[in-house]
Parts: sequence; structure tokens; C-alpha cells
Amino acid sequence: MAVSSFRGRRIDLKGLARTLGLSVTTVSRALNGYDDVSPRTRERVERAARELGYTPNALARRLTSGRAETVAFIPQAVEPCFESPYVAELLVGIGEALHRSNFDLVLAGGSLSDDPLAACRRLVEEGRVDGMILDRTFVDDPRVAYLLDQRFPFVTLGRDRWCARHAWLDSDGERAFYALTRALVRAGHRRIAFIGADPRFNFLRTRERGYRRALREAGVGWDPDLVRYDGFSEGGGAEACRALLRLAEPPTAILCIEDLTALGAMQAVWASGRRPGWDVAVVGYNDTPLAAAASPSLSSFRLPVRAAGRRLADMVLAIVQGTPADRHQELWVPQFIARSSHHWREEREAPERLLNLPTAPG
Amino acid sequence: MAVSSFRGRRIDLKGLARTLGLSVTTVSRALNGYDDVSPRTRERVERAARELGYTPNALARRLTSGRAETVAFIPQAVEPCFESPYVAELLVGIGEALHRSNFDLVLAGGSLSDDPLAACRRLVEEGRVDGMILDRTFVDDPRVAYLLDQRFPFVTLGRDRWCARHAWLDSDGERAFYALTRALVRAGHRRIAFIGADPRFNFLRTRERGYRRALREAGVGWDPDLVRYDGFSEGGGAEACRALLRLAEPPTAILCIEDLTALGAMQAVWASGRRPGWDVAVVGYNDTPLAAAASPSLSSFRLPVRAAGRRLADMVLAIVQGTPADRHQELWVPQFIARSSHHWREEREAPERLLNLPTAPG
DNA sequence: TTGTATGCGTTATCAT
DNA sequence: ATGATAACGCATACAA
Repeated sequence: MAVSSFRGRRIDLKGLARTLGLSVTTVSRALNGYDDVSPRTRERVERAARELGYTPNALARRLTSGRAETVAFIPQAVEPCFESPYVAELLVGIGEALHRSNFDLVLAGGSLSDDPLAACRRLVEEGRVDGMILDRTFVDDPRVAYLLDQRFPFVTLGRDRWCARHAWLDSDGERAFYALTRALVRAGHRRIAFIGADPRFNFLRTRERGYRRALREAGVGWDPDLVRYDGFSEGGGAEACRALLRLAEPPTAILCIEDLTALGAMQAVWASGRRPGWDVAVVGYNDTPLAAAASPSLSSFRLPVRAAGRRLADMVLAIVQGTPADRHQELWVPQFIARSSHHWREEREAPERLLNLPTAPG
Repeated sequence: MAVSSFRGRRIDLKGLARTLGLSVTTVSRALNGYDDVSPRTRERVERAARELGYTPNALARRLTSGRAETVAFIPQAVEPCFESPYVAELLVGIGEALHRSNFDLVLAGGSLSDDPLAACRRLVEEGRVDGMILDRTFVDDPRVAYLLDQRFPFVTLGRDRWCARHAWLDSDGERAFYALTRALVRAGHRRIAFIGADPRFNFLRTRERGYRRALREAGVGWDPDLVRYDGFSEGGGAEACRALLRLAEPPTAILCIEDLTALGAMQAVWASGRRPGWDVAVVGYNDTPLAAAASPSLSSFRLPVRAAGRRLADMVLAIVQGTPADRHQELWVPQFIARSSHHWREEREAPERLLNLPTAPG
């Protein structure tokens, strides 16, 4: 417990008041814009504060106000826990909005070893934060259950089984995969596969739902052999794809839960002697830099992630201010980024029109 | 200024003391493991605290102790400001080490619009943090200048002109590019180019220095036409590479400051009718997921970034505790990841051996 | 318009 | 071994 080398030898309110021959009360009110101080006094105080470099101590202000002026971001502790650059962009957006309101952004968890719920509890119990932003929810998310029970302000990126009761922002994966599957069917595809990953993620369920609904409505039989849940990252995507291609009737199109999965799938397609984008359509999700760099370039879905981050932050700030949480629920439709890894057998229309997806707000 | 919906109706020290019929002093000391409380009392206090769910309020503890129990991460506000997944991994590592000491990690800046120095100042002046970790330094970094002047505890990822006076951790880019250039020369290359980007980054200078030193020692003339500083991200890399290939004597090998730059360069090589990795060797830096996914797969240099994050956090914690900052200076040698985008014209040896680079610690 | 007094929840100093 | 009291730096209800 040695002492810090940095001594916070900044002037405080008391010092400032003494210098001016005023009470701390008056100085405090002059600085905080109260209207019951004389213009002359306010002027004097403000000048002195500027010249002496006075800045209010955040720790003291927080204790007094009972607000930590801080919001935490709780990542989902799944590898890759910071699925880049998704989360990075999100954090930038969150930071932008938070700093505008003079709030700090703290990063909880971070390690896979410790469960994110433990991080939540500590932050709430010790009063370290006023609100939280939860990264990609599970259908059954212990973080959500805990925070709802505590009536603690929070927002989630993604829905879950209790999402009617809290604030959330989500990408409309059902609509995206519904439109995509429908367009593929119209283009002549009949064997369309879905490669998912960890089924605890709610976004996996919604995307699969869209995929299956489109097949059902099109009267295309749903084949369980074409649905896989082992597409974890690149290796998993390749493995899942290999299995699909070994089927008696292999798929001619593959919807992947994530770009990385799709990249693995494309490699498996190449390895099988087929050409992705020609013999087999492959589509990813999230439009990471990988998508544009892949060959063939990968078609994908894009959400304006930075804007989503800003929105999430604004939501949680509003809830901390006291607005009802269930007023803040937004479903953003992702944009289809048409590249070379999919193809429409019959059609020549612009794929955006085929999918008929509006662009997302923000 | 509405009130929060969450009422922190947790029990505090006073409530606990009243329940037990003890003074707050005794309760506090019992809980903090002082040795001047009777075993019986301590037992009672601990049980009650557990049962009533008492947790000390972090805000109060921080005000009393004068420590914010918080460290800030200050990104370099250059696009892409969160150069993923580099920074994401770094943050995970930093978080791991910080949380072990019960410190919070706050993310400053985040937006490109506001300069990182402003974020620094506010955090220091309001006493919101005890220390800082600075992301990839400029040679002339205003954040460093400010913090040195303030004698505020900090560590940098990357060196700078004042680095003798503060703590830092850096990847040995000079050694990496020296070894690489040397190996290329030995393999018969004579026209070796360097595509850099923003020359304010110190790591650009060190890498270029290694490259030039190897050329000089090998007696290969240094041609200014082969050195470019416009390789910003993928588009810049492609543009720079196109210019290089238009030269009367185009390069047969290209060292790129970053994987994204190298990816763009490879595309320009393809577009010129040449084959990257065969007609032109291309090497990147940072070993992002892009490198493995590219075709041909991109050779690159890798630092154990998560471990670096842990180390940086441990360093800043040590400095906050009072150890001298200039004791914490570490140069980590990155590992060469040999893939398909480079080739050694003459040699068949394992490239690792050619480069003779040890693996990094951590 | 300004000042006095009190509280925020801890920890630390000094008595007892 | 325990308790009263002050202090951390600021904000505010109330008094003057």
C-alpha cells in the first residue's frame, strides 16, 4: 500500500472559497449556474476558478449525488469474446454518446474465465455504475435475469425471452434471412443450408426462424440435414460445410451465422472442387472487413454498428434518468451487401431489390 | 434531472452497525481484517454482513482513500481508431489484470472527432482515474507530453521521443523488419519496397529503420522510390502498390506496415497480372484474422497482444503503487508467421530459422 | 444575495 | 477491544 507518486495537488472548493473570501456554498452555486448569486460575484468566482485551474472532484460529486456517472459494457463471455471488429465499433459508438453526457464507460468482464454475471453483480452491489449495456444476449441470459430482478437500468444488444420487460436494440435477423432465403428459392435454389453456431445466442434463433419460415412459405421441404449448429468460427464453418457437401443431395446455397463461419465454408467449398459464388452460394452476416477481403468477396448483412452503439448509450442514459425501460425497443433492419459469393441463378435484378430490405436508421 | 428508477436500497455500514448494536468503527474494522477486534465480534459481524448482503459502497471508499480504483485506456484517435482486432484483444488482456486488483477499466475518447488529449485532461483533472494506458504512441505524442508534465502515472504501448522517462511496452518492429529484409536480400531480392502509413506513429519509424539498416548492411542501395507513406488501410495499400508496380524497376518484395495495407497491396499485385507470393513477396504486420483468410494467405508478424495487455495493466498498477516508472520498459520481439504471400527465392530453409527471431514472452 | 450546518458512506485517528 | 469524532470534497436545505 505504498503511496502514489502522483499527488493530486489541485485546488479544491474550500481553497477556492478561502482565496476569494467567500463561503464554499456561494462558490459552488456560482460555478453551478444557480441564479441566486450576484453577477459580480459569479464573475469573480469564475475568473478565479479558471486562473487557479479548479476542477470539481468527480469522486466527491459522485458520492454526494449518489450517481456513479458511469455505464458498464458487459461482453458476452464466449470465445471470441470480442468478436472483432463488431464490438470495437460498438464501443466507439457507446463512448461517443456517453462522453457527451460526461459519463464514463467501463469495460467489465473481458476474460472468458470469469462469468459475466459475477462482473454484473459486483458493479451493481458496489454502486460502481448507474446502468449497463449487455452485449449479444442469450435466449436465456443470466445477466438479464439478474438485472431485471434488481430493477437495475440496462439495455441489451439483442433480444431474449424476457425482452418485453426491458430496453433493447436488435438487428432483424429473421427478416434478413427470410428475405435472403426467399430470394434464393425464387432464383431456383431448392437445397438451402443453414450453418449456425452456439444456439444459446438469441440471434441464432431469429435468423433460423426467418430461414425456415421462408422455406415453409415457399413450399420447400425443410431438411434437418441441412441445418447445423457447429459453425463456430472459421474451422467450424469449414467442418460443417464439408459435412453438408458429403450429403447425397448437397446444398446449392449456404446461409452462415457469421462472416468467419462463411469464410470457413467457402474454403471447404473450394476444397471440394466447387466454386463458391457459382456452384454454391455462400452468405455471411455482420459484414466484417473479412467479407470484403475474401475471394470471392463475401455477401453479407450489415448493421450500422457505431450508430447502434450510440443509440444503446442514449437509451440507457434515458432509463437512468427515469424514463420507462419498455419504451426503448428498436428493431433495426440490416442492409444486404451484395458481393460475389452468392448468385441468383435466374435473376439479373439488383439483389437489393430482390431482398427488398430497407436500410437501417442511423 | 429525474430520479433513477433504481433505488440503491442496499444496507450500509451504519445500518449494519445499528442492527448489531455496534459502532460503525468496529464493524468496519472487523470487515477489513484488523486484528484489534475480538474473534467473537468479528464472527458476528461477518455473518450479519453476509446475511444482509452488505457490500461497501465503492464511491465512498474511493473518496476516502483518494483513489479512483480505475485505469483509463486512451486510444489513438486515428481512423481506424480501434484497429481491430488488435485493440479488442488488448482490452481483454488489460481488463483481466485490472479486475484482478479490483480496478475498473474505463475507455476514453472513442470518437475521432474529439482529440484524445482532451479526454486525458478531464480524467486527470477530475480525479476519475489513477493511471492510464496509452494506445500506439506517436513519435511526438501530446498525451505523453501532458502526462509527463503532470507526473501522472501512465504506460504506453509503443515508444516515443520521451520514452526514456516513462514506462512502455513495445513490439520490436526494427528487429522484425531488419530480419525480414535481410532474409529477403539473402534470398536474392534486390528491389524491396516499404509501404508505410501515418508517419506520426513511432512504430512506423522503427520498422522503417530496421528495413533501411538491413539494406545498408547488405550493400543494397536505398531507393526513395521504393518507400511510400500512403498505405492507409486497404485502399491506400492498393494505391501505393500500383504506383510501385509502375516503376521502371518494380519491387520484387513489399513490406507493409499492417495486414490491411498488405491485403490491398496483394490485390494490386493480382490486378497487375502478377502473383503475390510468387512474382512479388508481400508481408504484413499484426497477424490479424485477415492474414490467415487472405489468398494467398499473408505472412505477418504477431505479438501476443492479450499478454501485452495484461503486462501493461500490471505495469501501470505497479506505478500507481509507487514504483519508479522507468523501471518498466519492455521490448517484445514479435513472431514471424510464415504463410504463402512471401517466398524465398533461393532458400528452402524454414523461414523462422532464416529470420532468427525468438518468440515473444507471455 | 450569502453563509451555516448537515449529509453522502467510508476509513482513520484518537480516546476510553 | 470498542466507540466517538473527524475527514474526504462537494452539494443543498435552511437560516440570516
